[in-house]
Amino acid sequence: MPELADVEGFRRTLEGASGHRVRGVDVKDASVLRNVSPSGLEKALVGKRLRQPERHGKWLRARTDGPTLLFHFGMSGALTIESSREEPHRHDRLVLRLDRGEVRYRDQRKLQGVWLIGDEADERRMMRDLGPDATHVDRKQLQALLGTRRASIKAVLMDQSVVAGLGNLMTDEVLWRARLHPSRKASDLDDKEVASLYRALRQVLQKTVAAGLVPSEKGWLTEQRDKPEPRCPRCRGPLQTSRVGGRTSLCCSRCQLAPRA
DNA sequence: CGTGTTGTTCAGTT
DNA sequence: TAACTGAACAACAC
Repeated sequence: MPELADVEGFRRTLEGASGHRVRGVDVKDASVLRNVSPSGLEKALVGKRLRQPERHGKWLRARTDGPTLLFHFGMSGALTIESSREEPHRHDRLVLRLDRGEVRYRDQRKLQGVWLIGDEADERRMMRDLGPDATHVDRKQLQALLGTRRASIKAVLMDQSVVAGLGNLMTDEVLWRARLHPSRKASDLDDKEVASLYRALRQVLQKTVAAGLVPSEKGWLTEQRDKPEPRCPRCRGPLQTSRVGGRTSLCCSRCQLAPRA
């Protein structure tokens, strides 16, 4: 689930607990802790007050008046704040007990995890290979970013070192709206196509960030994704499934013209 | 028992 | 060198 929009949703959830103090740390599955032991995490966080959390791409930084906790959600992670009376979830891996309620980091597949950031240098090291957050990229920047890349436009948009935050679903959605085939070479796009891509990117970001998730709703590609015979919400033509940039891509062969082979 | 999954990393290749 | 590609990772659901 987690792409930029989803992580933004988690950030807002956590923001709701800003100012609250961490009263206890329950490590339910130590394998999600990537650079700290359960007792080390407890020592670092108990008694600390949560501050405004920040998001960059798909990373979430939980600031405190002490150290910062860095979350990544892989393909199946989530963050909730619930009452301690709520039934624990089977895949809860880490719980921060607060004055009221608790933060629950949940992840079925554990492809990523949680890091404790000691200092600024630590943090820079962790984030060093990330491009600008997708919400902060302007059209000129996007054009410059794409101009030198010979990989497919889809692979380039999903490359976190180029632009941070876009995953498989958001990228397919953007390309579909811009009527660009995912296999097109990034550097082959002309000015008009980049402008169209940028417009679609802004639209998708605006809508998904506002929702705090990638919606599966009418008029979106996401809504068609799991159907046995997905159809283009625009022209009603059949949608095609292919493999681009190592991932399953959905696109409309009528609206999104394939590159000449 | 295969196949597939919204992400990242790493080894190997262009 | 840098950019690029595909397999591997974990834990399921179907």
